[in-house]
Amino acid sequence: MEYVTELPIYLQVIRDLEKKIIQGKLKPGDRLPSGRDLAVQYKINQNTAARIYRELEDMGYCFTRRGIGTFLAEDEAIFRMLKQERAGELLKGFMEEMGELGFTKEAILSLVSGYPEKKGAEKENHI
Amino acid sequence: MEYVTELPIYLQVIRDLEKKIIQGKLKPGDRLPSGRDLAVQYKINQNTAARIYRELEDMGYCFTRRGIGTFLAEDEAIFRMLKQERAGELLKGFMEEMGELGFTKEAILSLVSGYPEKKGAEKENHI
Amino acid sequence: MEYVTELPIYLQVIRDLEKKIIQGKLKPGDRLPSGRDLAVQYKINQNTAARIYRELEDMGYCFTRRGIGTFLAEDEAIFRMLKQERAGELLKGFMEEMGELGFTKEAILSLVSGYPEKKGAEKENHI
Amino acid sequence: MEYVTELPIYLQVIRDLEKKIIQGKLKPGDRLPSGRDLAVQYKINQNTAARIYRELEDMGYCFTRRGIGTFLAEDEAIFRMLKQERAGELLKGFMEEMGELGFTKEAILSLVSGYPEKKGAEKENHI
DNA sequence: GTGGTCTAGACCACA
DNA sequence: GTGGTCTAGACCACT
Repeated sequence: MEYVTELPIYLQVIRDLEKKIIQGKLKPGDRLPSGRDLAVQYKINQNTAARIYRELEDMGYCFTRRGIGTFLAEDEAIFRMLKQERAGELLKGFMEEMGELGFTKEAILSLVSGYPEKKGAEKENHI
Repeated sequence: MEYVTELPIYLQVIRDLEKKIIQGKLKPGDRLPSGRDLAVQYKINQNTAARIYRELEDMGYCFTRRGIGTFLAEDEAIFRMLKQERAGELLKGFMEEMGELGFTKEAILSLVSGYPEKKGAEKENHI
Repeated sequence: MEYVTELPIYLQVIRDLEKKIIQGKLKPGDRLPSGRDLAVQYKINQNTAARIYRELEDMGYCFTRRGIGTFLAEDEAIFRMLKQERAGELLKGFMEEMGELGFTKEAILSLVSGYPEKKGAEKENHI
Repeated sequence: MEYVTELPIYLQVIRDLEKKIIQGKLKPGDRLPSGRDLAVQYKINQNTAARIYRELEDMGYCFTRRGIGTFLAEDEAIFRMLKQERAGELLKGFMEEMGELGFTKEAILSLVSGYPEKKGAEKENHI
């Protein structure tokens, strides 16, 4: 067995920002909070905030203008990919763990189809 | 956002033992490894091993006979419940996270039904 | 006119390491100094050393094994590319500046061909 | 390794003025901009501008007439020397760095001769 | 104000 | 020992 270790904070924040992008709370071209603001929002250090934006930039999700700010990339396509990736990871993890518990695909389908629909879903603008 | 913190080791081991029960690798009435052996298997401290059996006992999953050993409960019903609980947790987590990503139940059903069936599943004796 | 600004230390060190690779002082698969050692050698902070290795890793020039060390990539091809890139930059910079001074290609060729050959070149094992 | 430090601004401006002289944009005997104008053009402090002219004067490249202005020296010979010096520095730096990368003089000649000729060179009146 | 770099020092996980 | 993360605080360049 492998012990699960804690995800580094900077990755957790990245995950959270990615989710906001997918949910449409952050849109292509939007200005992201300044490093200082991000540090305050997430109660992290400014250096950690800087690393987060550096990593996001390396992934092509945002770009930076010195003295101005950091902005989400304009290309919506890469955010659609992001959504597919996240969904794929969730699906794979779920199917494998259910399989380990002895559930067949049919059984899983049955469980999913019996799961209560999220009612009164807050209207959001997902990508 | 809430930061995810590491699960304590004793809980991770309990999860693993529960999975083995559900998978039928451990059967009702089976003798569990001694505290000393469990500590070795999972590379944990003997005190942690003792705590694990104490917790499992509190949940009614096993009982201890001094000088003899620790044994899985005979009542298969509570292990079936266990399976349902674990499956329920997985299902809930999956559906909620997919929902947050903007997937409807129909979309999820479609993804699940398109997921490749685990072929050549090792023959196991799940409860 | 644009004022030339100081290259960040971490980039200067990266340049130096790249040069050592091209010169064959560091070979594919070699273990690089530990972060602590690099910090001492270059009189920089450990965090800066870590960043240097992180950047080199992002560029595919090395890989890291936690608790073990950082190693140069095995693929010699990417180091050959590195040499070509560095040479291309130098060439471009030189030709353009000479051009700005009013030298034609013929004049430059004449100057280069009149430049004294490096005598007694220390035998090195360049890629 | 030695860390490269930023060139002082006044030296950078001097380099730029020298380049303009070599390029013939400034000719022997020409009146140079007033200290005030130079400060504006290069976005520098007037004191820095004054220092620049003082240094240029020390090198014999210009002379100052109180109340009239600063003028480039009449003697074209010293500007020819300037051009040779600059070219020599560039050449030396280039040859040495290419040598460090493992390029022989032949290889360098081949690269230089393969470098695309600057086409449609703006007609300039280099010394 | 913005982002970018650097340091000093701490703690953790892995081996 | 190794690398990985995080913090606190500083200074710089750009606008």
